[in-house]
Amino acid sequence: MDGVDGEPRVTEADYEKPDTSVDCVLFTLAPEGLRVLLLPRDRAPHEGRATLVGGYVRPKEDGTLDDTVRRVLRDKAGVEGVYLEQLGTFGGADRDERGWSISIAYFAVLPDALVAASEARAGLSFQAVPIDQLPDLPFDHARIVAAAVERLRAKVAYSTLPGFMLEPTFTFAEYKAVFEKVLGRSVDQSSLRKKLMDADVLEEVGKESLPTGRGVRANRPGRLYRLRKPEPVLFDRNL
Amino acid sequence: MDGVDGEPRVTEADYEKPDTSVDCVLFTLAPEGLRVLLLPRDRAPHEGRATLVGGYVRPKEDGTLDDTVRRVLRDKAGVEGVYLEQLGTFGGADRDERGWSISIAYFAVLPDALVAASEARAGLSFQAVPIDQLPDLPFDHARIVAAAVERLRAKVAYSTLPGFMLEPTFTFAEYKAVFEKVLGRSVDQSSLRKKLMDADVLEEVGKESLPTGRGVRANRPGRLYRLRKPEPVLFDRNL
DNA sequence: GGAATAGTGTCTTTGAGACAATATCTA
DNA sequence: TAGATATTGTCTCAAAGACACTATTCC
Repeated sequence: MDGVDGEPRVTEADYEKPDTSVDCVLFTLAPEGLRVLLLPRDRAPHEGRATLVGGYVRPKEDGTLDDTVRRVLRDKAGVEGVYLEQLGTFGGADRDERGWSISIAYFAVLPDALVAASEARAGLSFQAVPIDQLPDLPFDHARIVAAAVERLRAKVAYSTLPGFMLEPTFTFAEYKAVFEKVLGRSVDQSSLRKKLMDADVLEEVGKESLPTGRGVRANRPGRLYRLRKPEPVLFDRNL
Repeated sequence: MDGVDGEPRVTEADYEKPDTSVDCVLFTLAPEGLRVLLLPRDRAPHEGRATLVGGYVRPKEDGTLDDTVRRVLRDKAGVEGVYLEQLGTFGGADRDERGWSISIAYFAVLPDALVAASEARAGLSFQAVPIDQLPDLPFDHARIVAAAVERLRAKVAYSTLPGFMLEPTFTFAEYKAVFEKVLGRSVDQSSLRKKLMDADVLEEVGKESLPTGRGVRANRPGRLYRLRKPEPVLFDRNL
């Protein structure tokens, strides 16, 4: 609660506020699979080690927690306009060697083009690590990443989240590819199509086609679609 | 992240830590439906008004955030041994008139017997309010309750959470009743049975039966079951 | 035996998954 | 036109929902 506090009145000495920060797991898709984007820490402790993008809450600058995350992503990683979701909050005495701390964890998904754009904007480059080859992360960041991967996998299967990892317009084949890369198993395109069409979550975009082809020869291009909603739509079944 | 912080070095003056507390939505089932348990605030602001159970994080006493919630529930509401789940974190400048604050919200489900036991333990009595007749709650507690109700409803449909709102042993009829009261629609007992049995989440308890009967006349008693796992088991479909 | 609820079986419907068949596009 | 995909259609299977039927229990 807020301000309710009972019994032996807590004095300032007893009540030291914990440090409060936000951390964000940035996901992106490489041709080989899901990756997490890391940045080197710019100060002690663990200076130079790869970590999640994060920063302290600044009450004087941020109106809400969401503002905090967006500010941190923008200022430290050049990331803007991505799908962002609160993951959970981790707090305790042992997660940071400097003392009791709280981290409100988020995750975001970045279409490929935004990775490059962000790097350019912030004048830095990410370390894009496959999720099964994560380095030893400082603090409890490994746990946060694990929770984020779990959430992402679940949500890819029962929502239109895959659409947020793609360019604004995409083909079924691309959507299917996201699905398969994240879930690590193949999906029948027919089922996927039926599901998405029945749910009426996609909008055919113009009559334009996509060049297509993977190099040797060009093939029939797929239709382009766009998500109708700017937020993921949830299904009540799992695929 | 934790300690990473960039650019124009933030001075102590710029960086005022937000107040950090936990708030918990306590759910219980009355014969008429889902209720939330509220307590009167014991201090300003909003002294005397019904609110969620909550309290500040005490770094010197609590090892983790979970410890904080359990301590607060125990000390302020006499609640122990219930299923507890983190709901989300709400933070911003406007949610509490005293200034920037963060609330890590949880929800818990209480079997009926635990409501009375808790009240006795803490020497108080809850205000048990039907979720569609909530009073005007202080701060952003209405929003927190709304999020909790949404989560609870979703989870009742795809997990064994209903079992945690019942006594340690229960009949199918009782499980079904939880389902129906929370979801507000009727369910076919046959489907529910098949689902729970196939998932193998229940354990038949002894050969004991339950008295049964609702007053006028006694009927065939149902078998008693117990949940196998101390945590909710999730299904991949919705019912 | 009769009332009332518990527990089981069957049929229907819906949707996922597999896979076959057809449609299109470009070099 | 050939090669490579895209898109559509069909069949099978699994599970939910509806509902009928049987089993128990207590009065």
